[in-house]
Amino acid sequence: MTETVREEDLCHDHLIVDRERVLRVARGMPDEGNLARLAETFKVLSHPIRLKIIHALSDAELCVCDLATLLGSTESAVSHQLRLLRGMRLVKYRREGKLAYYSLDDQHVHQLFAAGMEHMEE
Amino acid sequence: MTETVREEDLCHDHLIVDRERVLRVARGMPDEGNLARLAETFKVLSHPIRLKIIHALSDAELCVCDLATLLGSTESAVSHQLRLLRGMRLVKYRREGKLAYYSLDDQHVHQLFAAGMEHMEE
DNA sequence: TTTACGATTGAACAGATATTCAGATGAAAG
DNA sequence: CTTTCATCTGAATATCTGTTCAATCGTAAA
Repeated sequence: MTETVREEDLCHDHLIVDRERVLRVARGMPDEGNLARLAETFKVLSHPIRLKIIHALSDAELCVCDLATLLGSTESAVSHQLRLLRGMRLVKYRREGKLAYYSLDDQHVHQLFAAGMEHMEE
Repeated sequence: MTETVREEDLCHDHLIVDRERVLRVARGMPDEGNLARLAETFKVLSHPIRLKIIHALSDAELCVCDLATLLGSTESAVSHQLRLLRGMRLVKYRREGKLAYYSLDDQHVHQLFAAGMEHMEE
């Protein structure tokens, strides 16, 4: 395990200071596809309104109208976000007359939410 | 626990279909400040390049140059992201001559990364 | 002190994202 | 059928984000 900087390796234009270390880290790196999907998942949780939607729906099934009230937002804005979440199969809904009742369709996202919340309290 | 829709409550203009349920969910909702900070935390993990940086630095201390090589990106782009991470006190660095060696300064973010990765494999 | 070079920075640009608004859809009630 | 109302949708707008480029900084070597 060489810790020294080897001067014969120039660092410019994507050459390497410590080739061993770079190669070792590169071997442990998850593949591009998984990283992209993981980033997508975290992106869902990267906006307060979606965070609230995930949390609310993990607690109760709610119509768009009540969700909007709860989140202090408009029905349109909420509906746009729900469409996004629907597209990622994270929420599902059922129609009851004029109302659309949404609920969580993926417990993983809420588990990540909960994990993040725990880390928050430290 | 009333599950019925009460028609006397109109849903328009932020009125409520099921007031009980909305109030209950509202009580369990984390406060605005915590949600905003949590969203910020997840936002860090919402881009592949930052995901890679977090993962790489959890494994080894690396200079900007080698990070750029590893991530297949430019030193400038990486440096911009590192500044962001530095601002959030998620990474730290030490200077050694011309080189700046970065390492993780917050294990929480990497734990969330790992948690997300686990959920990915299902 | 010059020169070289890794790292940082700010400005500019392109692309993504969130909200608003107006209009459409579809179901229930009159 | 017509009206009402919850929801959905697309377009427009404003904002945010990430990358690139050129210039600069700071350190070490010549």
